[in-house]
Amino acid sequence: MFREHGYEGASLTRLGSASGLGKGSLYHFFPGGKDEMAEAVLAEIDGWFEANVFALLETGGADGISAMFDAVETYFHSGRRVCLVGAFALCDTRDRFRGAIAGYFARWTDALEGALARTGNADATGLAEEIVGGIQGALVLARAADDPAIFSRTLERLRVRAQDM
Amino acid sequence: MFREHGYEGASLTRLGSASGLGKGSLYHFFPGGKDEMAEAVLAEIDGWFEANVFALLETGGADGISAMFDAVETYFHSGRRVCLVGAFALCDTRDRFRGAIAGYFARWTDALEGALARTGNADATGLAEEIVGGIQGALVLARAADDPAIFSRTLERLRVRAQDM
DNA sequence: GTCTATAAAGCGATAGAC
DNA sequence: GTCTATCGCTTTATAGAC
Repeated sequence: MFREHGYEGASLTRLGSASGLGKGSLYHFFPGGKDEMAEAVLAEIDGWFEANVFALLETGGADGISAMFDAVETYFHSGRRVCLVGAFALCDTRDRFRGAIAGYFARWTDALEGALARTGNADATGLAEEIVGGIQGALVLARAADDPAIFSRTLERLRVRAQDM
Repeated sequence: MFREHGYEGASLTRLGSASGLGKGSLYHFFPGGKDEMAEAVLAEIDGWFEANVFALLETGGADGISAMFDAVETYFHSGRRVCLVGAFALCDTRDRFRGAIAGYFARWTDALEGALARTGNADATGLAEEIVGGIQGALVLARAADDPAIFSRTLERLRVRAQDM
């Protein structure tokens, strides 16, 4: 719901019917209300990327980078799914979850930079920034044009670039 | 207001106090309500880019591309300002302004593709997509990290890439 | 642990005085 | 053309029965 409708658009009514729980139950599990629910979602996303992307990037080199592109293609449903963290970053929801949002992208670029450096890339810092940014931008364009192919094309282009040195 | 707070966050109270007008006056100028106000903002943005970016891209070659990067750096306040169209594209506001949002990015990539082709670039289509997407992604990262330098760095990188063939 | 009822505030939009 | 008052609805959040 947060990904589809944004923080403000994900009303308690929507969250309730989507989860099959009443407001009372939602507040029982999340006494902090919507804020705590979104925080939990961000933590869950961070956990997924930690396990399926960042960890692989940190231990591996070219194989970790290749695994990252596979995971990203899967996670974002080949461009049909938006990045919740990126969407939150663009509106004033960012100020509410500043730490989680900044941390997610910092962790991603840092881990990728390390992997690129290990493959002997000359400008690992710049390339990592370019790849993570390129993925986010491709999600914007794919959704704006309602054309997932933009995302897949961009991913392939970035994949090749990560192999150059 | 729409750029800072998103469509839902830009309440009539906020729009009123920011413009110095009461609700009555706002509805006098925009009988269609918030929807019409946001549509006007999108049209105004489109007009600005038409005059300051797309037109230059369409008539010029390398000089038009260079002018585009200058204009983009200025317009987005070197990464401190978010792209309203991109932000709208990521949440369910997209469905409300589908045409304007899709048109903006289509117009941008098409005009850039033409300019790149005229400079003799071999893959003008792919590079145009990469540059426009790269700009959008850089805005996401810059705002997530609260570090405008990410945007300026990316712009310089893309500027160089536009000159290669 | 789940529900309904309800509070208090904010929302978009309208009506009508001036 | 601008304002205030107000409608009807939705919002988050809480209270309390079960």
